[in-house]
Amino acid sequence: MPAPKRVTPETPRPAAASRTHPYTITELATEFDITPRAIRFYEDVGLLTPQRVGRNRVYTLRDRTRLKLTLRGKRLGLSLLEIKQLVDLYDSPSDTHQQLTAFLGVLAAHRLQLEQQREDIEITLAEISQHEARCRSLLGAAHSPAKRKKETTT
Amino acid sequence: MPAPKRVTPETPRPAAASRTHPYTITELATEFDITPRAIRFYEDVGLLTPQRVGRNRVYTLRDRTRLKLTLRGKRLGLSLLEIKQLVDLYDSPSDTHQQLTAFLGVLAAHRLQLEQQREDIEITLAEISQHEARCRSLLGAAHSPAKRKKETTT
DNA sequence: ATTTACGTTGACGTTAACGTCAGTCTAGCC
DNA sequence: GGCTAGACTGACGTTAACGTCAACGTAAAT
Repeated sequence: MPAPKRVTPETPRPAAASRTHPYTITELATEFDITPRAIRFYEDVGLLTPQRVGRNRVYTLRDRTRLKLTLRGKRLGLSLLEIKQLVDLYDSPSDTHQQLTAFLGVLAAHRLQLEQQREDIEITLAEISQHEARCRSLLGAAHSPAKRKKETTT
Repeated sequence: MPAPKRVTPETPRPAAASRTHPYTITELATEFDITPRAIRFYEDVGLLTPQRVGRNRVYTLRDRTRLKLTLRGKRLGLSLLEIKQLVDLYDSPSDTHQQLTAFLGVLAAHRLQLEQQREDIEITLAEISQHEARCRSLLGAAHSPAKRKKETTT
């Protein structure tokens, strides 16, 4: 037995969120199930700004949070640019009246989009339920020759 | 949903959904506020299969419905390929036991993803509310010394 | 008969979000 | 001192989803 490869060996998961010391790139990558390349790319677009120790990147808790927000944004279908604008807005506190009202505007717009999405989701979930019900009734009535007609889905 | 946009201003909007005769490509385009190019592209990937009258495309109510589903899918961040698979699945009724259970599997997966998204949305909406509240309190207390402290968003 | 308006088919361009090498560096082990 | 594991920097490739011409057809209006 030459060398015990301890490359990615189940590090006992120390409740990653509560850790105090920084993260390496592969730690974050494996935790969120993405590639280091993706993380570096997020840095390129300005979503992350890790420190350096020598050549190596070192990620703080703040970076980890922003990464988490980024992935949540992606699940909602936002582009990295949109995500950056939002995240930047969120953690750079505005103070002038100008900035605050502008901020409120952006928030309102974002809220609208999210509510639209939520509506889309509810509708789709309802449709799924219908399909499931139909499927199950078809499966249940296995011997009765069930003929199904087309339906117009609005 | 309010009025449409003004791509080509005219056409008194005859309750587009309830029309019996087919649609032209620009009619659909202006109704859904997209370009004809996009619609043709959706045809390329198999989402729409309009009839032809001479060289021209003619869209039926079914095409319009599929287009609507497509755009809803896009708002939810799905790729055109995913959308096609779902839509195709939906309106091609399976009948064998095999197909039905497979269909149920796909539906379950889709449901899971939608519920994840819904959760993401709820969380984000809550965060937005917090930001809004903070903004408004800052705007209200214009003369009191504005103190801002950083918060760690998990 | 010509203009106008809308429609069609290529075909190439573009942007986003990474994937995929290739070559290099470097700290830690044996 | 050599080896390896993990990290790094380019730099080019790729896929999706259209945008953007260009050149052409055709029915209706002038």
